[in-house]
Parts: sequence; C-alpha cells; structure tokens
Amino acid sequence: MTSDASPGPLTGRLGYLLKHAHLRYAEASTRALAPLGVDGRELAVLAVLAADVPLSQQEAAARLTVDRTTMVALVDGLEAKGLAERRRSDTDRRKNLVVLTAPGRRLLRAAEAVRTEAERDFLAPLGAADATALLRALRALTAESAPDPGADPGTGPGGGF
Amino acid sequence: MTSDASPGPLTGRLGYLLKHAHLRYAEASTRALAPLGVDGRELAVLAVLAADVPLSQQEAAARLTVDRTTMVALVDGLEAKGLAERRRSDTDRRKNLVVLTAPGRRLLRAAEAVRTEAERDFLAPLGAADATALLRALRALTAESAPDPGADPGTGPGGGF
DNA sequence: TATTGTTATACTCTATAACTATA
DNA sequence: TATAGTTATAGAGTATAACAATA
Repeated sequence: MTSDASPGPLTGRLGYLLKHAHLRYAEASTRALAPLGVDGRELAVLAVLAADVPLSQQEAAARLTVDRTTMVALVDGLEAKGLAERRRSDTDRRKNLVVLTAPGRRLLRAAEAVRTEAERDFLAPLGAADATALLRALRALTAESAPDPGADPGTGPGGGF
Repeated sequence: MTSDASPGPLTGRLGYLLKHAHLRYAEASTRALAPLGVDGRELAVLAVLAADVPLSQQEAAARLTVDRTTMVALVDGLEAKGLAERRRSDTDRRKNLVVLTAPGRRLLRAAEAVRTEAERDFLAPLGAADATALLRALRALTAESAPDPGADPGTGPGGGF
C-alpha cells in the first residue's frame, strides 16, 4: 500500500529526494497526459521523432538513451495508435525510418502544451528563480562526463535511496 | 547498450532530468558502497531501523515508503548478512521487531560516511550554494501534500521522461 | 563480418491476493 | 473481524543472446 507516514531521516538523502521527486512528477504528468492517450514516455519518443530529418529506430533509441530492443515496443505502440509509421529506408534497407503521421504531429503539439503546464504546476511550490535554478542544476549534474562505461552494476542500479 | 549520444530535445524536460539525475547518482552511490557489501537501499533500511525505539516491519516499511511485502525481502537480506535481527514482540506476538546487530551498527556508521562523501562528489559540479539550493528545492517538491490517494496509475508510473 | 530490427528470455522492482498466526 | 508477516504471482521496465535480412 505504501502509506505515506513520516519519511523520517530520509529527506536529507539525495537519492531519496531524486527518486521521489521523479515519482511525484511522473504521476502528475501521466495523469495530465492521460486524456490524450499517451504517457510521458511516448511523448518523449514523439518529440525525438519530430526531428527535421527522419530517424532510424536505433538513432531514436540513442537519443532517448534507451535500448534498441526497448525501442521496438515503443514504436509498436505508436504505430498501433496511428501516431507514427515505419518506413524502410531506401538507402539502407536494414533500417526502419520512423516518421510521425499527421495525427502524430497534431498530438505532439497538444501534448507538449499539456506537459509544459504540468511541469509549471509541479514546480509551482518553488519560486520562479528557484525553479530555473533547479533545472539548471539538474542539467549540470546529468550533462557531466558520461557514466563510466566500465561500471556495469548489473541490471537496474539497486541504489534506490 | 544504451549508448549516450546527444540527448537532443530532452535536456529541457523535467522528467528526463529527474530520472537521469537519479540514475547517475544511484550508480555512483552503489559503486561507492559496494566494498561495504550493501547498496543505498539497504543502507536506508539500516538508517531507519537505527531509530531509538525498535520498529516493526510495517513501521519500518511505512517510513521507507515501501510495501510491507517488499520489506520482507529487505529484512531477509539484512538478516542473512548478520546486520539485523527479527525479534518477536512481547506485547504483540504478530509483530517482528527488527533491530540492528552490533556489526549492523558499525556498518551503518561506516556506510553513512561513504554515502555522504558520494553525495558530495556527485554535487561537486555545482557550487556549494547551488547544491544546498538543489536539496532545498527537492525537499519542497517532495514534501508537498501527499500524492492524491485516488490516483492509482497502475503499477509503476509509465511517466518515464 | 558487421549492423538493423526482431524475438525470446531473464532479472529487478514493485504491487495484489491469499494464507497463517495472532489479536 | 482485523492485523502482521509471509508466500505466490503478476506486471512494468530494462537488459542480454540469438536469429533473419541486409550491408
């Protein structure tokens, strides 16, 4: 049931704070996007696919920092909803170029507006200055030198908190 | 393989930033704690169990915002490592009071020092002022009114980005 | 030989349902 | 009847290995 009692000595931990901030925001944005029939994950894929030049599945996967096998299911879902289409590349027939359909482009615009508002609402407890400072700090932390390729802590990091 | 190319239009998204900041930190803290034989998750459990008064499994689970069924495996792990022990409560024999062993208390102290250093290293790209501002902002965002109990977006929120 | 997409498989994390023993 | 712990099970997310088609 995961009842929220007092978080106790955990609110001082960076891991706990990042995890739960992400969980909170994911819930809020998922709820906001639900009427449009997509979640934040699918919206991110649509945004990447909206690039000026058509992307192959692997190129899209790389931009999303997602495995190519994961990409298969994502494109399957978007195609089933009529939001995107696979097109065999003429120059390299191994590749699927994934392009948005007209409904896909329309939905992308509408969903981005909803997402932007969800972000604003979520950050509302902070002042405008603190909100932009938060985004800047997170960008600095994630933009740092790529995570040591020789680490490989198994599947999903059990770092939890 | 999840190769890191250019994140493209994603670095402006709050969900992406929170998710990847958490992933980055989880990897770093897991790596730092590995020589001690625990991960950040187990360390958080130890910290909660170190409360002045012995906690039952459910009480500990509530403080960790974790399901009671998840708590079973966590306590199993700590007990297997000799870091904690289950003790049947005298006043309510349905309850397991979970207490740290002497090795558990020693490891907790050492691991907290390691975790603190891992946090400091992780936040190093930010100035001291920005780092404390980040923690304060995250606390404000996670401390806000409990996540609407009537939401229930299925299992794990698919909010991803 | 190497690469793209795909499938099958497995592992982690988490939650629900049902069981037991206690209350 | 209700609660604490447990077990079995199921789902989402993600990754690895192996295969077919193509380069």
